[in-house]
Formats: sequence, C-alpha cells, structure tokens
Amino acid sequence: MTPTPERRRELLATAAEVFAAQGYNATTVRRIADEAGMLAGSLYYHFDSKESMIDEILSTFLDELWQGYDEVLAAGLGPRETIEALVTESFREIDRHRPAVAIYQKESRRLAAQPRFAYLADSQTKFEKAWLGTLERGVTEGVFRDDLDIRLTYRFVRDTVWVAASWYRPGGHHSPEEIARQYLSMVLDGIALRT
Amino acid sequence: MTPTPERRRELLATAAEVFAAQGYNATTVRRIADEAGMLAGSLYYHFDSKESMIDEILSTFLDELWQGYDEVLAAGLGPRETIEALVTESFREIDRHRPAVAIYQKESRRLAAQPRFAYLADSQTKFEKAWLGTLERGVTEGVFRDDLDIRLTYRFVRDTVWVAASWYRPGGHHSPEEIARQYLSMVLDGIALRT
Amino acid sequence: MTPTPERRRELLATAAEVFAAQGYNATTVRRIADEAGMLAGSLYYHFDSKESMIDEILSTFLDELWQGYDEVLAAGLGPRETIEALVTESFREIDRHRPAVAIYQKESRRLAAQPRFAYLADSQTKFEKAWLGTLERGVTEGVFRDDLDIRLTYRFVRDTVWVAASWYRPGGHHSPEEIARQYLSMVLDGIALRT
Amino acid sequence: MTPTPERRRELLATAAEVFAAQGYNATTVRRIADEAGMLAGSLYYHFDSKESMIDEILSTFLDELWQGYDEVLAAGLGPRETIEALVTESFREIDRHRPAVAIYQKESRRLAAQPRFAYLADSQTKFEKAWLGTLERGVTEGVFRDDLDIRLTYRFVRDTVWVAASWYRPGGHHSPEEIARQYLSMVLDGIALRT
DNA sequence: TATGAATGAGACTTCATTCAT
DNA sequence: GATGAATGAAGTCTCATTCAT
Repeated sequence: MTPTPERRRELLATAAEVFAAQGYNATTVRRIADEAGMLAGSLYYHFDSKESMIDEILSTFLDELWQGYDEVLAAGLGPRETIEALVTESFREIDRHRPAVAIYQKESRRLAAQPRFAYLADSQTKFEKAWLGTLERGVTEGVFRDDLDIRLTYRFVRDTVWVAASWYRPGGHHSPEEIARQYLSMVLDGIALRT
Repeated sequence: MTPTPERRRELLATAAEVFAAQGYNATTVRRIADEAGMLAGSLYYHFDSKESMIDEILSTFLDELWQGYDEVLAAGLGPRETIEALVTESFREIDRHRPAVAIYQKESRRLAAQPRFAYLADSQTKFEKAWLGTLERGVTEGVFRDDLDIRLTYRFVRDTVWVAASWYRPGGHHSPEEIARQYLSMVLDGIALRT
Repeated sequence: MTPTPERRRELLATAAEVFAAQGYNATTVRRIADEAGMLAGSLYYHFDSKESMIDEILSTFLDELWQGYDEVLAAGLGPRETIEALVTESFREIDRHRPAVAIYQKESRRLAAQPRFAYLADSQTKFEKAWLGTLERGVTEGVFRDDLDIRLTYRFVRDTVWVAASWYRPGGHHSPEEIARQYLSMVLDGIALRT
Repeated sequence: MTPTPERRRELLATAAEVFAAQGYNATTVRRIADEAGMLAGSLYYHFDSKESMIDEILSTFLDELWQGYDEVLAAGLGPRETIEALVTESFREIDRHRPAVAIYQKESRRLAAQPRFAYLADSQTKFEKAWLGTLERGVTEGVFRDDLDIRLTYRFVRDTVWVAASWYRPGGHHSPEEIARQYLSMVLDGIALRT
C-alpha cells in the first residue's frame, strides 16, 4: 500500500495534468478519477472537493516559486543579474511544475476573485513589485533602456517567460537553463543582428 | 428597431465580451442573455447553440486576421519589414477584436480537437509557416541572429505579441501602433542598454 | 387572396399530413408552418393552438365517418351485408382522410383522457356498439360462426380494417372498394384454400 | 440490494411500460424516474440518454423475436404450419414483451429514419421476406388461395397479429396460445359460417 | 395576413458531491 | 480505501405561444 501523502501527491499530479490540458471547468472529476484508475466518488476520500484540488496544486506551486524568488531577491545582485536569476528560476519552475504553471496562467484571473484564492492576487502583487522594481532599478542604474514604457517592458518580460508553460515539454531538446539563456539573450539583446 | 445582421453582431459582441472575461465553459448562456437584456431561450432565435456563437466569433476574427496577414505577405517586403508589418497588424487586430483574441488564446487548443473547429488547427499551421518562414529568411539574409534556436525565437515572438490581448484595453495610453513600435523595438534590439 | 375557410382547410390538410407522418408530439408548429410556407407565429392567426388543429382534424373526420356509418346502420340490412357496407365505408374514409385516420389510430387513446377530446371516447363506444352488435346479430342469425370469442372477433375485424391507414396510399393499385372486397373476402372466408 | 444487470432490466421494464402508455415523445424522463422511485438525473447513471433506453428496449425485443422466428423458419415445416407457428410465436412475444411491441408499433417508422435505429428497417425487411415468402410458397403449393393480392394478404396477416399488442393484457381470459388458435382460425377459415 | 422577435415553461442532460456497504 | 448508486442543483436547449408592426 502506498502511504497517504504519497497517494495524494500522485492524484494531484494526475489532476494537474488534466486541468492543464482541458481547463479547470471543462475537466470533470470523473475524468480525473478515470485517469487515476478509480471511480469519481473515491476521490472524495482524498479531497474535499474539486476546488480544493486546484487550490492545493496552485498553492504548492506558488510556495515553491516564492522560495526560489525570495532567495534570488535576497542575494543582493545587480538589476541585470537579478533579472537573469529570476528568469532562470522561472524556467526551472516551469520544468518542475509545468501543469501547475499552465493552470495558473489560464485560471488565475478568474479564481483570484474568490476569497479562498486571495493568495493568488497577493502573489500577483508581490510578483509585480519584484520584477517592476528590478527593471526600474536597472533603468536608474543605466543598465536597461530608458526610452521604453516601463510597464510595457514588465509585461513583455513577464509574458515572455510564463507563456512558455503552454508549449514546454520536460525532457525536450533544451534544458530549462538553456532555454533561459536563449530567452535572456533575446530579451536583453534582441533578435536583430547588430551591425 | 435594429435590423437583423446588426442585432446578430451586437449579440456576438456581448457574448465575446463575456466569454473573454469568464472563459467559455464558465459562461452560462443565461449570463449572455442577461447582458443582452433578454431571456436565455431567446438567444436561440439568433443562434443554434452556445458553440455556434464561439464558432462565429472565432471564425470571423480569423477571417479578418488573415485578410490583413495575406496582404502583408503578398507585399514582397524584406524579412525585417515583414515582421514589423505582421506585428503591427497583429496589434491592430488585438485592438479591434480583443475579446475574440483572448478567447482564441484560452480556448483554441481544446476546441481544435473537434472537427467543427478544424479551421483553428489549419490557421495555426498557416500561421507558423508565415512567421517561421520569415524568420528563417531573415537569418539566411543576415538580418536576424543565427545563434538562436529558430523555433524558440518563433514562439518567443508569437507569444509575446498575442498574450498582449490578456491585458490590452482599447482606448488606453497607447495606440496599437505605438505598442507595436515599442514591442518591435524590444524584440529586435533588446531591453538592455547598448554600451 | 384565398378566402379564409379555404386557407384553413389547406393548412389543416398540411398539418394532418405532418402529424400523421411524425406523430403529434414529435411535430413542431414550426414544421407545419415551414410546410405551409409561413412562419410559426403566423399559424396563430388561423388557429388558437396546436391542440385546436388536431382537434379540428379529428372531429371533422369523425363527423364525416359517422354520417356514412349512420346511413348504413339505418338501412336495415342483414348482419353480413351490414359488415360489408361498414367495411367498404371505412376504406372509403381511409381513402379520403388517410392522415386523419392515421392520427386517430396513434393519438386517440392518449387524447381521449382530456375533457376536450371526450368525443373520441364517445365515438369509440358508439363504434363498438355498432360493430359488436352487428356481429352478435350475425351469430344469432346463423350467419357468423359461434365458436369464436365474439370480442376477439370484433377486435380482429376492427383492427384489420383501420390499420390499413398506416400503409394505404391514395392513387395506388387498388381502389378503396377493391381493397374492401378483398379484405372482406379474407375476413369472411379465410385465406386457406377450401378443399 | 439488487445486482447491476437486474436493476437495468427493472428500469427498462419501467421505462417500456411508460413509453407504451404515453408514447415516447410524450414521456418525460422525470416520469420514468418517478415511476422507478428516483430522481430524473439518477437515470443517467444507468443509461446514456432517453434514446438509449428505447434503443435497448427495442433491440432486446427484436433479438428475442428473431431467435424464435429463426427457429421456426429453420424447422422445415409446410407453409400452413409455418404460418401457424409464426403466429403462435408472435403472440407469445406479445405476451412476454407487450410494452416493447406496442412501442415498436407506434414509434418504429419514425425511429427507423435515424442511423442509430437502422436495425429496425433491417428487421422489417427480414420480416417481410419471411412472411411473404411463406405465403407465396403456400399459394404455389395450393394451400392458400390464389385469387388474393398477395401483398394485401401479407399486410392483413401481419397487422392483424401485431395490433393485438395495443389491447392485449397478460393474465387475461386467454393464454397467448389460445388467442393464436382463434386468430389462426379466423385468418385461415374466415368468420362466416360455412354452408 | 404575415413577420420578426421575444417569452416562459419545461425538457433532457451533466456533474460535483454524498453515503451506505 | 474504494465502489455503486443516488442526489440535487444547474446548464443547454426546445417549443408553443404572444405581440407590436
């Protein structure tokens, strides 16, 4: 017999995979159960509700994400190095939690309206503060261009990184670090050939 | 009062707005009807089904998108100018069809599996051919960097542009052309200050 | 412009055809209107309701049927001749009112439960009295066999005649009189060859 | 309590009873559920749809019917004995599956148009081949009269038998075999007294 | 007379959830 | 831990009917 917390994790992984592929609303609890080789009702021995599944998936992911981010932000790096470290850390998270990230991308905005998922909005705020702050510091310190709308830049960098979760497949050609390197190269230096 | 095709368009605009805000599955037909000031059943005088609404929204949008793209692609521009024109055209579409674009982003992958929405997959293929081809041409002609994974670059540019639909609000600070200009500047030349 | 009562009759004929083919419940008012070249709502200028249509179809048919039957029954014929005349008259009605007869066969039992259609039950009673009475008279007078359950015989003769409405097509190989002749021959003398 | 396949059969029996009494279209799924002592939605644990219920009712009935018919047809009996055996078998089926037979009578023609119910048309064809063939053989062999339209005779015999399902009540005065005997006597020898 | 648009009741169906075994 | 069966709320859709034009 697999012990309880192990089984939970397995089931959540299954659920996350299905949520990511089909969307939360379009996913039936029965579909998850099928995938896990049990009947729909049996899931309720492990979880309170369908909502508590996505809740646990998202909060677990965000906890881990912020552990990594906080370490980077506390390291006292320069703006460019901070951005590089955050991007790299982000792609590592995508590698580890791809389904959770995909779910986060698609469902976060709607869920954040419910009190239960207030932490999503909080995270969003912290997130913006971290990235936007670093970019602004970079402009001030003359590392980043000052002729761009800074909020546009923020969204550009943010989206650039996270949307990758929609196509990324672990075990592909590139390691997360390699992808991070190329993305950073594009974001920082552009794709046009310097003449 | 309002003539028939006009009413259809109004109702589709309403539906698109709600679909974009809540997601297709989370949107009830009653919600759309409420928004339109009628009863749920009344919608079925105008449309066959909820599905046919999203179908018409997406196909109308894609038709218009490809009209613009095809014009650009037929103009015989150089790779860099083609990319610039495609990006600008894309932001114009986002400006005109923001809800449709947002729906496309969120629901496209799941819908494409259904035969009825096969055109979504077709469009995806054409899309990739146009962008990827232009990028490859650019590398060959020495306009774009050749040290990047070209598929990664394609996804980078593609996502960067279209995710904008999730935060873009028409009538905001920047015109679509201005946003396009800044995006292109970031994508082509990077956000780092040249030294 | 066609005068009102004429148009009514046309519309009822159309409705009867559709009711007979699809069943009353399975027939939508819109289908009838389509067939008549108008919109569903327009039918309500001519009729109060869908129910009033089937009502008028059935009562018109029964009125005419009983006109014929009453004449036969008042003619003072012998039992065998009465049966022959009733059967012949019945096939004539099927020829003239095929859809109405088919509807009567399929819907009568359910409708008869409603007060509005009480006349259906009345007709049924009169019908049974006429046929069963004639058969009994025939047994008494030594014209019909006395070794058969008389109610079974009644049902046999009744069903034999009326079910024909389900396959009969006016303008086919046989005239109603010819069909009546053959049916009577079978019912009275059997299909086995006498030895 | 009751094991699964048993429950299915019970529910189908309930549904068949209601379909036969009210007609398929006029029967609500809620009515069936009421009759079965459960809520409407609960039926969907056992069946895919209302349509799949009538499908299973009809196909089960036809399967059993053809088992009996095929046995008779394979027995190598003479035409008259074959007809006798088919009629007797038919009344036994009516006795066992009265609601299914009644449903078949009322709904078959409309349903047969749908691909899902193609087997109804197939059965109809096989049915005609069996009966018409036997009658023709009887005429050739001099057992049945040759002065009748054979197709008319076929319809006469066919309808005569099956319409009985509309009034037959199991456990009544006559056993199916007794009814078959009297019907055959009427069909073969007629109801007129021989002189 | 007929149209176009809508109403409102009610149908079939889905699905998260519960619970005795 | 899991099953089988059910609940009940809610969702999509149908359709007879109404009514201003």
